[in-house]
Amino acid sequence: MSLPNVKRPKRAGWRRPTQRRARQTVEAILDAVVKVLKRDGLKAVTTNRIAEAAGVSIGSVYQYFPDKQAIFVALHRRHIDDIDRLVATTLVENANSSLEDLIRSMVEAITDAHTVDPELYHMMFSEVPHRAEGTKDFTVRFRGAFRLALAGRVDELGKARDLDKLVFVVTHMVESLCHGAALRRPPGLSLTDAKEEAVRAIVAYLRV
Amino acid sequence: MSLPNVKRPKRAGWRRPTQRRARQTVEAILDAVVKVLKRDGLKAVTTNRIAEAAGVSIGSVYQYFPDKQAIFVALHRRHIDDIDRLVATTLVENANSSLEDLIRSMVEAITDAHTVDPELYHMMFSEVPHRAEGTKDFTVRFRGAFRLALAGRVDELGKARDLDKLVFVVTHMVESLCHGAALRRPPGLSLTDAKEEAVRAIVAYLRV
Amino acid sequence: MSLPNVKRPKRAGWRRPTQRRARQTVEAILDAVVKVLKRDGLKAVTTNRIAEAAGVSIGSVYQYFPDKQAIFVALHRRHIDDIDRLVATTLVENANSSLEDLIRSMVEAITDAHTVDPELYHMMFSEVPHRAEGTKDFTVRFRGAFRLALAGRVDELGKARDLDKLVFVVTHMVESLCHGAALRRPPGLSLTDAKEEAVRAIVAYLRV
Amino acid sequence: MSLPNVKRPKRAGWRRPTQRRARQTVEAILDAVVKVLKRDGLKAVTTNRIAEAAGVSIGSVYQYFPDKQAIFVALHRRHIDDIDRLVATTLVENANSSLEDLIRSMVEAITDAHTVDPELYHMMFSEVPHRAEGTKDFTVRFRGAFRLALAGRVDELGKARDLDKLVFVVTHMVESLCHGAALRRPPGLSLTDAKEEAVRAIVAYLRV
DNA sequence: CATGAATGAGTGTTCATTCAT
DNA sequence: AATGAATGAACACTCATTCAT
Repeated sequence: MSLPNVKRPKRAGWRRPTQRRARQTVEAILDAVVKVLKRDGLKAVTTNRIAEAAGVSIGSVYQYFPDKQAIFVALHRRHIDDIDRLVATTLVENANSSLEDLIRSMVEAITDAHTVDPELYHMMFSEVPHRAEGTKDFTVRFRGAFRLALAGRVDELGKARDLDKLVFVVTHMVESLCHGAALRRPPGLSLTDAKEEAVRAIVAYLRV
Repeated sequence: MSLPNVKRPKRAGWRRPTQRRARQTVEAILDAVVKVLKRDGLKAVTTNRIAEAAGVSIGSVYQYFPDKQAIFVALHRRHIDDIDRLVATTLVENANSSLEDLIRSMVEAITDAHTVDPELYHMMFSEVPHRAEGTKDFTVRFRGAFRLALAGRVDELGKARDLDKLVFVVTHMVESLCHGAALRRPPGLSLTDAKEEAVRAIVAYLRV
Repeated sequence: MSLPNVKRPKRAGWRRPTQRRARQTVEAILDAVVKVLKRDGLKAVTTNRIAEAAGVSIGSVYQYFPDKQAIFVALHRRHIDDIDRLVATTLVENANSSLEDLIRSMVEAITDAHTVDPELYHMMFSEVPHRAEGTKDFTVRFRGAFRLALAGRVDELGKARDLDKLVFVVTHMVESLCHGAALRRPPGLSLTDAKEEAVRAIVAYLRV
Repeated sequence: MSLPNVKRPKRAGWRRPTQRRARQTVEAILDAVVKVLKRDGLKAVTTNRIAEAAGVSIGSVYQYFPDKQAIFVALHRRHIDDIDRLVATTLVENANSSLEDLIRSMVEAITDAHTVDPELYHMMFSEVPHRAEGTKDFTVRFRGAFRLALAGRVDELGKARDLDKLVFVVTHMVESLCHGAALRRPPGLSLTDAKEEAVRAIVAYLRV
């Protein structure tokens, strides 16, 4: 249920069975939320239904989460961690790429990640409170990643540009256009074209 | 509770008291939603609370709305109509302006509209299902407005551009950057600078 | 369900239907608690069961009581008010009686009041928090009643007695012996004999 | 957690470690109930909380008690055994005392025993069903003790008295007045005075 | 024997909705 | 039309109890 193209490294180290089991249960619960959500819609996502879909008792759910809200927050964190890892990976893998290639890789990766599960993301944003812990951190890290990427490519940017402004605009463009390409494309515009146009727009802005 | 800088024309013509009264009640209910939402948060927005805050009985609420969802949809529509009007007005007022001036006016208007009530808009968008009727219409009209604006300024655009792609990217940029400038500015970036940078980015893209 | 030998005066005055109805519902709920308790035991006294037994919906129960605890408190108050009235009435009715006759009337009245419903009183004392508002007041009023009764009969009391001590002991004796006569009589001791012996004990103490 | 002034004799004899351990665990559990009760109130007394406070696993609790109720019954029994011992000891120690001195010793002992832990005793009596096995035995033994004491002092009693009635009234007076002196004294009445007045009342009754 | 994760029936409570007045 | 008391399905959550390890 997590992003398919995100490598979630399995620790080689040994874990006490209890902890492994616990981790499995938590994952099962988070997966169950997505499962129920997609199968029966947001209103059907009740704690008892989650438990049932996860194959555990409702009591067990409350062994791992203090309340319903906490489940959504955890789900949110998992998503954020996925995207985080995606961004970091893309950044590293494109250390020697041109600015355009980096942007293209980034747009491809993020767009594809969101192609999977439209309704899920809507729910997560509607259930998880705004200033939830992990969210702010993510914004900071997201901006940090782009600042890093741009700082190392000053020669490819327009002259005398203010990095703060660049980062502000670029992060919003990436997020919005990837989201749009994946979920809000107008009829008649292919996914491929949408992504390419997004890249073109971002690059154009950076080069001015 | 609607956008302050949007002119909501009052019909001069006469209406049967009943209809005027009905309109007033509907408005009172929608305003009550906003009031409760801002004062006590999303979870406190119950139909009974809405009725109370609107100064009408719960029975009256159901006289005007078939169910709770419908109230949110109406609220959403009201906001959308405001923005719609804003866009149309800006378009008309800048009929003879340069592309850059048009974009600037648009960014200013939309950003300012969202500066008023940050939390409100997020909640509204998260509560009402995205594919709700009114939203789609808005997207269509929003795109239509920009298509119109761009189609009349082909000479200011880059050569051989596909209007569909342009509209797709521009609408997303406007929405995202205005939203970002109003609600998600990083510390150290002023509202003025954010808006100006947004304009620069959009214009840069259009001119490539 | 209230004490049968307590006159609960019906106001002659007019009440708005709403308020009369409300009062009826509240009474029905309190009666329902007693009903369920006696029929199925303490563990069966759930809010839903109370509602069912009262012939109202669970929602209505929560219209009149903020939570389950409040129902027990109200029941407690009702009982206390009954006993209160009982004591006051007995006091007045025996204004001209001898000390012994007054004590006898008091013992009779209170004992008989508790003969009705043993399990009920146990539950009430176990569910309602100790220092609940009305309880303290009752103790004060109970003591006040006896202080009044004794202060007017100093010639029938032992010489140079301290009223505070008399009241302390007498109130405890009355409460305990009436309770005991009604609920904890040893086999072979009739209710009549138990009451008479209680009277003898109390009078003996007062005359020393 | 048991009464401090009650000597709980430690058997000199040898026991298999298992049994000693078992006894210790049972005691730890009962003490844990009291601990949780006093610290967090009746509602917090859950089996898991008891286990935690006792420093044993929930499984172990169920090794020694068939269900939750049984824990309360055992706790009750422990208290009753303490009081029982107290009464017996006082009786023996006052074998040659006058009636008044015996009553005084009894009142002192029982009152002091309850001075320690007001809230505890009330909760215990309200939680455990009144007709629980151990309780009845206690009542029988309590009455037996006083019957014995009074039977040996007929010359100090009023003439032609019925022992059954005497015992009924005296046991209730002792219990109620000791309880009252310890827990429900009115402001302005000292513990010493309350006890002495209780003695005076009981003796007065017995001598009539 | 000890453990404590797992269980799930059952609880108190909420709130969108109805309808007699 | 307007009212608001009444409804009751549905929910989040608890906790006594079990049992595999």
